[in-house]
Amino acid sequence: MAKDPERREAWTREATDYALEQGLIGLSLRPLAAAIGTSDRMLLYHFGTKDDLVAAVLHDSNDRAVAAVSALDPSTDLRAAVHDLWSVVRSAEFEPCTRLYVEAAALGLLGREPYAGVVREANERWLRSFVTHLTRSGVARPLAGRAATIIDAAFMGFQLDAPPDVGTTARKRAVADLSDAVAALGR
Amino acid sequence: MAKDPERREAWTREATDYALEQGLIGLSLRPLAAAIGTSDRMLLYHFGTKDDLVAAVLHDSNDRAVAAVSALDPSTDLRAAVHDLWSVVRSAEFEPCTRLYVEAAALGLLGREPYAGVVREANERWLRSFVTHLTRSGVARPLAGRAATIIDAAFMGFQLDAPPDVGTTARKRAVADLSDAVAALGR
DNA sequence: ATCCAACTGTAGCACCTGCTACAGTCGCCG
DNA sequence: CGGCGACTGTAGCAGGTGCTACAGTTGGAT
Repeated sequence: MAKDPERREAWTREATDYALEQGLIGLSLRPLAAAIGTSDRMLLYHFGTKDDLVAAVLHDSNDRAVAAVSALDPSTDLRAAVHDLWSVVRSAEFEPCTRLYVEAAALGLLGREPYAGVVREANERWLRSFVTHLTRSGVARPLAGRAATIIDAAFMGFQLDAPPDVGTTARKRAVADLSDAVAALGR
Repeated sequence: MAKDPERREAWTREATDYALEQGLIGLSLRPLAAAIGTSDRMLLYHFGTKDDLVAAVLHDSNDRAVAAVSALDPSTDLRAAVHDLWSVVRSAEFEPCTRLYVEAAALGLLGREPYAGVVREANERWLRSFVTHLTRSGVARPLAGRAATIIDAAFMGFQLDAPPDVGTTARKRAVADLSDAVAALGR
């Protein structure tokens, strides 16, 4: 199935870039292929199936987002960690990654594959990166897991409810409230 | 455009039922029409456009969810309110409504109409119903708004990340943690 | 009875979807 | 050289999409 690994990887990256700006839900092979300078015929030959392509794209997008969180310097405390994590999630570079994740999760809501499976895996890795950042920031182990769950869920909700509002004062207060609320879990 | 109001309303309800179980993203007119005993031709005649039909369906679904929240007895305090609201959101009857909302929100993420507009309106009404329930439960006004924002966002995240897990102990602990965290906002 | 407007069934349009059959072309190994 | 396997362009298939043109068929007001 993997005929030419490096070409496949290059196409995966380009397809991910395309999906990040065009969206996943309406994605179809011919426009994607044209955008990255090939044909649907070639994509199917090298990926086997559209579903396999999509799975690769989601994995790649997830890799980027997780890497961004991993690259974060430790935060001073739990409250600061919420803000730092949010600054990654809402950043122009990585916001499309979480947007793509949301689209995939919506597609997987009814259990449709490959979305449901890939999304579950992506969420696990994403959550783990949150936990890792929290522990690196001095948050005790059991608390870190519980806080990460709340933080992740709230971030997804923020993303879902008002995507164009990123950066408004209302959103900033919501994040500040979230950090206050989560910090209270430690007591 | 609204030729026969009552038939249109009846079809809207039936279409909503259909969308609630079949999903919104892949929705197409012919299967829907067949399921409710008519034809795509008729749907288009009475609704004008698929987008108008979808908007009506989303509005109806939102009505049902908001009505369910409004029908709630006041909770004893903020923490209890989180649990009571969650019991509505996750209930077998209304969980599909929030699922549908999530699908619409995902479709609207890139600003595509009618989804983006309808979703914004639905979110406002939904949030307002949360605030109303919180104030009826004795939560002071400014706090109620801020808490509702966090609660709504977290609920959406829960829905998004692991739909089949509804009812598991992990999810219950997450909701309990959320109620603890939000309750701390009052101090 | 007439006429008009509201309604509806049939058939089809133009377009798009993932995917594939066929016919090559290319480079490497013998 | 022959041949073989990996690769790729062309064309097309079968099915689906929202939507519409056309030809009725009602039912009620005149």
